[in-house]
Amino acid sequence: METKPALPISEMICFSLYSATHAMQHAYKPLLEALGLTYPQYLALVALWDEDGQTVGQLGQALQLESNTLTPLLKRLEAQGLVARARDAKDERQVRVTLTEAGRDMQARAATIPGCILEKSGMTLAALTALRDQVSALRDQLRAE
Amino acid sequence: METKPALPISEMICFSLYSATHAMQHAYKPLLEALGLTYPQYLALVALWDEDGQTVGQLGQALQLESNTLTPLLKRLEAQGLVARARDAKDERQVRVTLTEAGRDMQARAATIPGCILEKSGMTLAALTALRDQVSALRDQLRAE
DNA sequence: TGCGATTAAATCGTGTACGATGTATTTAGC
DNA sequence: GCTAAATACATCGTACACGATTTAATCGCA
Repeated sequence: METKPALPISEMICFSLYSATHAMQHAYKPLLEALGLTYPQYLALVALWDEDGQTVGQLGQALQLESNTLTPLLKRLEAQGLVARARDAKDERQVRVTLTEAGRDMQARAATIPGCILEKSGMTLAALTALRDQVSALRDQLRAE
Repeated sequence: METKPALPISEMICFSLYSATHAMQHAYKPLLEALGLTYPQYLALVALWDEDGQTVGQLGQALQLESNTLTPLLKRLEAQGLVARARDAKDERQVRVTLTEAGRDMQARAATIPGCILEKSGMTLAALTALRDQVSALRDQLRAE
């Protein structure tokens, strides 16, 4: 019937996540640009620095992305000489992604980034950690459905 | 020199936001699909339900998007008959976006969505509101730089 | 052992995001 | 009142995301 009192977009939790994610990517941009990386490419490298030689599927689990997103992204990383992609000899369906020398070197070059982001956030590490856990819990709940 | 203890991606605040945003969009998907809307299109309509007749620039302020993203999105909403786009007579540089009858009707059809999302989140409204404010504060800090 | 079901990546099409640039309109300064 | 600067939107190119489908390899089980 009549228009109900519309909830302003600024008060929606989904929009706060949406816009905070964009703001976060914007904060990373100048730091990553210096390394020739995009934000999702950086996340993929972070996952590989933690554990090298993961399959596309394992990376997808870690990053919550499907092969339709990862395959082109990994090809771009390969074109930059940061990773190598090769079929697994034991199971030819799987593709293992391994860091190259340049890919491993990138970790040192990116080492200052987390500190820069922490500073830009204007929050204490403890506050950020607490927030992270709450946001992760929300995500896990949403995924559980 | 040696590889430093790599921070697992699961412990990064940026990744929790990134993956929670994707999970949120995934939660909205079936609800919006029934209305023929994408998630950003829905957000644009929410902004218009709150205030009709905004310019592209005002919508961009509300949604934190530029015209290069909004223009094609609004054209798709226009093609669906949900909004109309017209140059402002007072200032021909500006384009005003107004809801059509169908666009206004959509608000009623979408009225159950926030409740569904609240339920899927498995959190109380108070907890979600508190989380929203923290995430918004982080976003504003990051944008301030 | 053979073959249908399952699994893992890749491919395809659509829709965001966004930096850089283009174009039309308005404003400002002289 | 005329032009340079500023403003608002649109366009273009690149890179995600993701549903749906395809292709190739492995598994399950009669």
